[in-house]
Amino acid sequence: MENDDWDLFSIVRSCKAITYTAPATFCETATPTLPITTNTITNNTISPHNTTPNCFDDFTLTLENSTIQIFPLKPNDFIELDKLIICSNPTKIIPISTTSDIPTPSVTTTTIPTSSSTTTIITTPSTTTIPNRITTDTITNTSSQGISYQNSMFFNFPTLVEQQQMQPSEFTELEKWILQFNPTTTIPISAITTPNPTTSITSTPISFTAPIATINTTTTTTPIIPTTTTTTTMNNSETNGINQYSTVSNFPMVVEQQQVQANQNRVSVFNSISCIKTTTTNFHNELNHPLVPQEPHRNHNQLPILLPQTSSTTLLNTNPKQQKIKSGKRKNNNQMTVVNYVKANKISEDSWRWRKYGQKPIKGSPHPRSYFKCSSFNDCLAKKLVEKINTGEDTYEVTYIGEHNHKKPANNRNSIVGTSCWNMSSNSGLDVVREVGCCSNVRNLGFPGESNMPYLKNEVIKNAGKLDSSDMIMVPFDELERENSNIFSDESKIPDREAKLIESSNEDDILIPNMTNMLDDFFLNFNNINNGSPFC
DNA sequence: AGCCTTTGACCAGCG
DNA sequence: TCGCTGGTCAAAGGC
Repeated sequence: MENDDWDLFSIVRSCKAITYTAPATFCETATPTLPITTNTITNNTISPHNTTPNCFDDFTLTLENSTIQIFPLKPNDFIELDKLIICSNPTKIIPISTTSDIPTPSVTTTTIPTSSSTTTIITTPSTTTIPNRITTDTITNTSSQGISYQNSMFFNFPTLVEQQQMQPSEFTELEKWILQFNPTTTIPISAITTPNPTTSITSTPISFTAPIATINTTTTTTPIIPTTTTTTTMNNSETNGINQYSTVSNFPMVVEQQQVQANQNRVSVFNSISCIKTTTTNFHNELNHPLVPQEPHRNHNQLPILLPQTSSTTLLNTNPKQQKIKSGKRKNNNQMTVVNYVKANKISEDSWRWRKYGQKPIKGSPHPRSYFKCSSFNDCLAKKLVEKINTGEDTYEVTYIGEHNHKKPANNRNSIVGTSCWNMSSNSGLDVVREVGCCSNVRNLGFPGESNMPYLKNEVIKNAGKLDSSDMIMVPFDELERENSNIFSDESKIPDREAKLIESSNEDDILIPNMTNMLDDFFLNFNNINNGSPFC
C-alpha cells in the first residue's frame, strides 16, 4: 500500500477516532446541554477498536503508554465521507460571539501537542435540531512571535442537509475532518484560549501513540488568509492490516487541489468548492451503516456515478436509457458506453465527425433522442446519442457508444460538421442547443484504485499537451491496483468529458476522463454550485 | 458532388 | 404472440 493511501487513511481514521469519543451523545441524540469536555491528546496515537456495525461510536482512547491492539478498519468505515463538504474559504470570518443563530455549543476539544506546537480543535456537535448553518470551530492561535489571534470558521451545509439528511452526529465528524485536514482551515496552535468567556472546559486526556500516525504540523503566523499557512500531514509508519479496505478514493484529489492553491493557480477555485462526493467500491451494507443515500448500482469496475448535480439537488440516475443499455437489449451491449452531461456549447467540442442517422421521441421525455454515427470511416462503429435532460438547464446527456477504430480526422471538421448539428441552421433533431454554458456536473473523481489518483492525475496532466477535451485515457483495471501502474492514451477512444463509465466491453478497462479539462469544469461547477459565492 | 439532416418505415428486445 | 419501445435504415432533400 502506498504511503499516500496510508496518509489518507490515517487522516480519516484519526478524525473518526476523535469524533466518536462520546458515543452515547454522538451516535444517538446530541444533547444541547452537555457539559463542555476537553480531550487532551498527549501523544500521537489513536486507537479505534470498534467493530460495531452500525455506529462509529465505540472508540476508546487509551491512556498514554498503554498497550493498544489496533484492529483493521472495516470496508466502509469511511463511507460517511461521502458527505464531505468543504467550505475552504477561511477568509470569511464570523466571530462566534456575534453569530446569533449558532446553537448552544457543547464542545469537545482535542489537543494534539507536538514538539513545537499544539493543535486544538474545538468542535461543537449540533443540537437536537439540525441547524442550517453550523458554526462552531474556533481556533485561537498564538504564533511564535507571541501574537494571539482568533479565527472562527463558519460552515454551511445546506446542500448536505437537503440531500442526505445528515444527523447531528455527522456534522461533527465532517467539521473535524475539515479542521484537521484542510490546510486552509486548520491552524496549529501553541496556546489555547476560548473566545467565549462563559465556556468552561474540563480536560479529559486522550492518548496517542506513534505507530498509527504521526501528525506533523507546520505553523505560520498568517491569521486571516492562511492560504498556505498551515499544512497538516500525516505520515504512516505502519501500513499492514490497516488499509486493506481502502475506500477513500477522492481524497488524493482533495489534497492536490489544495496544493494547487498554494501555487496561486486556482485560488478562486478553492473558494468555490462546496461538495466533494466520494464513493466506495467496497461498500458492504452488512458491515456498516449507510449514512448516505445509496448511489445507483454500479457494475464491476464501474466508476462511481456522481449524479448530475445542479444547485442543491441531487438527481437520481433514473434514466431508462442507461438501464436499457445495461440490460443488453440492443446491439450496443458489450460496447463501451460513456455518458456525459454537458451544456449545449460543450457538445460541439467533440473532435470527431458525426452523422445523424436517426431521431426518436423517448417515452416520458419531452425531448427526442438523436442518434449519430461516426462519419469518418464507414466501418467505424462509434456512435453517439444526444438527449436533452430535464433539469431546468440546457444540459444534454451525451452517450458515446463504442470506440473509434481510427485516428481523429486530420482535418478536424468538427467545428463545421459537428457543430452543424448544433449551431447551424439545420435545426436538426436536437431541437436544441442554444445557450452557452458550462458543464453542470462533477463526477468520477474517484477510482477503484484510489491510491493511484495522484499518479493518474499527474500522468494525465503530463500528457495534457497531447490530448484534447475529447481524448480518453484507458487504464487497465489491474494496473490501477498496482503501485506502478502505467497509463496509455489512445486517440481512438471515444470522447469524454466528466465521463462515467457505464459499461465496458472489457471489464478490465477503466476509462479515465481527460482530467486536464475535467478539472476546469470541476472547479467551475463548484463555482456554479455556490452561485458564484466564494463561500458556501 | 459530397456530406449532412430529416423522417417514416422497419427491426429487435422485452414483458 | 403481440404490443410497446427504442435503435437503425434509407430515401429524400438541403447546404
